[in-house]
Amino acid sequence: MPELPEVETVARGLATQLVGRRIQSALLRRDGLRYPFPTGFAEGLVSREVKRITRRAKYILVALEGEKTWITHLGMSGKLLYYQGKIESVDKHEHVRLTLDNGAILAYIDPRRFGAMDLANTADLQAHRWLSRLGPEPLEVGADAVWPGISASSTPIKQRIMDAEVVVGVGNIYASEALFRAGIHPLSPSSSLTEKQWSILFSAIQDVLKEAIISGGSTLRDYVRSSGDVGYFQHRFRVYGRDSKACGQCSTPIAKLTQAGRSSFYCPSCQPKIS
DNA sequence: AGGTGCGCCTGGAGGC
DNA sequence: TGCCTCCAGGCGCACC
Repeated sequence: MPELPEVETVARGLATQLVGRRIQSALLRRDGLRYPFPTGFAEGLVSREVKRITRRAKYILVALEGEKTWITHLGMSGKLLYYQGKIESVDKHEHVRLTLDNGAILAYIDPRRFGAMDLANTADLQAHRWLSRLGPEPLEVGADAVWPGISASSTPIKQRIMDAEVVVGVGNIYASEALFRAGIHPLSPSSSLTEKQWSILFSAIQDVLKEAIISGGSTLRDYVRSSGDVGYFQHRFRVYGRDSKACGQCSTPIAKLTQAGRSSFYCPSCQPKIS
């Protein structure tokens, strides 16, 4: 389940594998993923050289020659796998396959098809419908840049830090982990945090994301890097998926609650409820 | 207008 | 063993 660290890891891997390569062919095995592929998608990729690969929020941006950018979101189970040499059998969930000018293959595999792809003009990228409303990157700004969005809403803080219009890249796992580190209950109204508390929480978000990137992300079920390697940060989870297990700080059993349809994990003792 | 909840998908886990 | 239900969750959208 790719969040910022997983997408960053995939983008970095792809950059070493693809930059300077030319796409020779593009095979689409279906009409689209979460959304239909754009008209002329395959033709727009073919024969272009990959110039650079970056990440914005959870989107992978592949800048191609000819001022086009291939945008990919991995959704929840999407994988971009780079292969040197032949693949004997094709995964039944492989939906897109590119061949490169060095004979390598880049395959997009996504069992749930929550992923998405588009091809946009690089010059118009900021105005793209997927990107135009995104908030700041958590590793590129300070807490003060996000503070207005935190103080202005009474929505529970966990939902607030997962809102991509407030700050991008924080999904369910890292939201729970950061709140634990900051000692803040996930149901606390966003506007109830003091600026000092927000500063502590924002630092925790940054720390968790940075540590996860160093670990190559978290592999639960589906996530792997473009090389096929797994990530290791899941071994460092302090609350996520640890309900009823002892808190590492105080031994109180980790609790689980459903918030906006998603599981939140927290320590009732280290993250006291706001009264 | 801000906040909530559902639907999109499949596979794995757990209950009976 | 097999069938059923639940859960995973990023994101857009319908709805209150």
